[in-house]
Amino acid sequence: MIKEQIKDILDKYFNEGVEQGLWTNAAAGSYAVELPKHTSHGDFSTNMAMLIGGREKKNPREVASLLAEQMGTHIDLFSKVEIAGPGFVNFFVRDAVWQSVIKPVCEKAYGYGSSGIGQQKKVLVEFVSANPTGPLSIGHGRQAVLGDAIARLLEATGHEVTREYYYNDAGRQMRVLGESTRARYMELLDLGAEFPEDGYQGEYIYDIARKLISEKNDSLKDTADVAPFKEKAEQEIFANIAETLARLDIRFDNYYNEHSLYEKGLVDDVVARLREKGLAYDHDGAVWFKTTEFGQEQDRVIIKSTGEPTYRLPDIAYHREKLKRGFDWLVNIFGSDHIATVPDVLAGIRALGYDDSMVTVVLHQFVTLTREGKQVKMSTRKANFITVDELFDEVGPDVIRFFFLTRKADSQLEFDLDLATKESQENPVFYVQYANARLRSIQKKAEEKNIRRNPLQEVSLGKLSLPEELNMLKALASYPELVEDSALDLSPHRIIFFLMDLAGQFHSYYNSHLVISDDPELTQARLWLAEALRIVFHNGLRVVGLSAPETM
RNA sequence: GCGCCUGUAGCUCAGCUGGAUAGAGCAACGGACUUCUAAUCCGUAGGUCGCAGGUUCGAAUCCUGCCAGGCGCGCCA
Repeated sequence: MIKEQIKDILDKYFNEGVEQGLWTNAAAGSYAVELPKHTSHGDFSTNMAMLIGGREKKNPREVASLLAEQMGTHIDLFSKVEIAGPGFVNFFVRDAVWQSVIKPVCEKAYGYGSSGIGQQKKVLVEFVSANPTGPLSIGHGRQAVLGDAIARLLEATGHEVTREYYYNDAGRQMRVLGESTRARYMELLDLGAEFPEDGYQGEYIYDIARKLISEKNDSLKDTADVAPFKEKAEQEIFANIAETLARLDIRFDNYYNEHSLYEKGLVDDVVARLREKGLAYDHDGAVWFKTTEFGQEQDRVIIKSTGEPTYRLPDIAYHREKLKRGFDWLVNIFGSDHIATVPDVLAGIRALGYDDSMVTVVLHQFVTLTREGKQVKMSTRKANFITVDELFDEVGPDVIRFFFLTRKADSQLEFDLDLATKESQENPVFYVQYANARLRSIQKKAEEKNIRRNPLQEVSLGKLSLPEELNMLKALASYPELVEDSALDLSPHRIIFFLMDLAGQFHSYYNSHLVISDDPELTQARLWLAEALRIVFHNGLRVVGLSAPETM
């Protein structure tokens, strides 16, 4: 908010300079207000003079001195404005300005950091979308946590969010699942059965078979149809997935079944539309989509010569349907193995007359699993993967969330099983939560001593003059913009790093300064600072789905 | 062969989309609890930002070319 104020003033002087013919508006929109790394360079700086100088062959330092002179007149905001280096203009903000951020933080409380920039835009966040063939793996865990944190950030910034899980229970995978279940069922009944070569070997299939036996005895032994097995397996696995997600405090608004697209004729309709537009044609008994019209190297099959559609077709139909349902923005969280489908889907919706900029795909890289220093290949079919549930037995939901969120989506994530337990004790999530708990503890101590916070307008916030205090106040002031940036960038990891940094500042401060001291005025000011910090820790933790415990 | 992602301290990762002297957490070493929670703090050490060019006032960040790892490139999903 202080940054915005400076930007506004800067814009004003820039435009005045243009009107007065001091420079052209060539640099419009390219200059920025930045946060210098070193305190000796002020609280904010701008590169405007250098950009003007570079474009117009003017001496940047001359432009800078002009600018500095004008900015320096805002004595309510700045204690000092100076020129540095090749032409930076550095702004030193008055302590009182920083101290005053406590007011908005405490007034807005748990709403601090939330905003309306999303303008109630309807966003559909699609994530997990794993077919129900087995428990959620660590890879799914990353996606679940990432998608949920993104959804929360979008909610916090005034978007109307729907969380959706898209699945297909009709394909080959599911038939194999049914056959695997039947084989285990027969095996448990000692009726002998051949286990399908590419069947699902996980222990959970036995569990499902056992349930089937306890419910139906051996009444299914002569059934030729795999449907009852498939349906039971699907139902059990879905229940398990939902439970796992619930343990992570992740809930979906919708489970969207691919099959319903066929039932509603939406898949056929896409083919018809594409044919109408001359973007689909028959060749070798299959139906092809002219993806070459959309910059791809080759056309793609959408209906096989057997008459079955390829995965692309329902995917396109699904995205079109999402847009028809009135969403303004589709955010898809996909694993990197889905890279190839993205251009096809985007081409599809463009072909159908929609703007593909309404779709944003967050591709997250894989989770690689290492055990005793060696990489383990994971496969659902072979059941040699680690499930989110197993992880749960070792560590709690906050550790899991934090672990997955501490990397940006683009990075591969190495999961070291040997460190999992260790992580549970040393995970930095506790470092942040501990800061929150300590702040709460200070407040409880104050209550015990019968010290109440006086109304803010009666408190001398000027007492908060230590560099550590001012730095924390600056962090508090930057929080709302951080939430906006993280949301629009779909980058929850930025919140995590902010929290770790702020926690570091606070713990250090805590160890060398008392909040509750013999100086009543100072105590009042610091209690308000503590409250503002607590609010921001709480909000930051919650906005990415972490808990904010008051005691630890 | 082609496309996308990654390469930063011993390890795991940030680096606010081009800024000034590159950061954090682990791991290592040495210290700090009669004061609001030691799940904490303080200090020491650790770097050719994969390599080589280029763009400009200025590059870990942008462009090109190599090198290495991951994921894809089906009438599989």
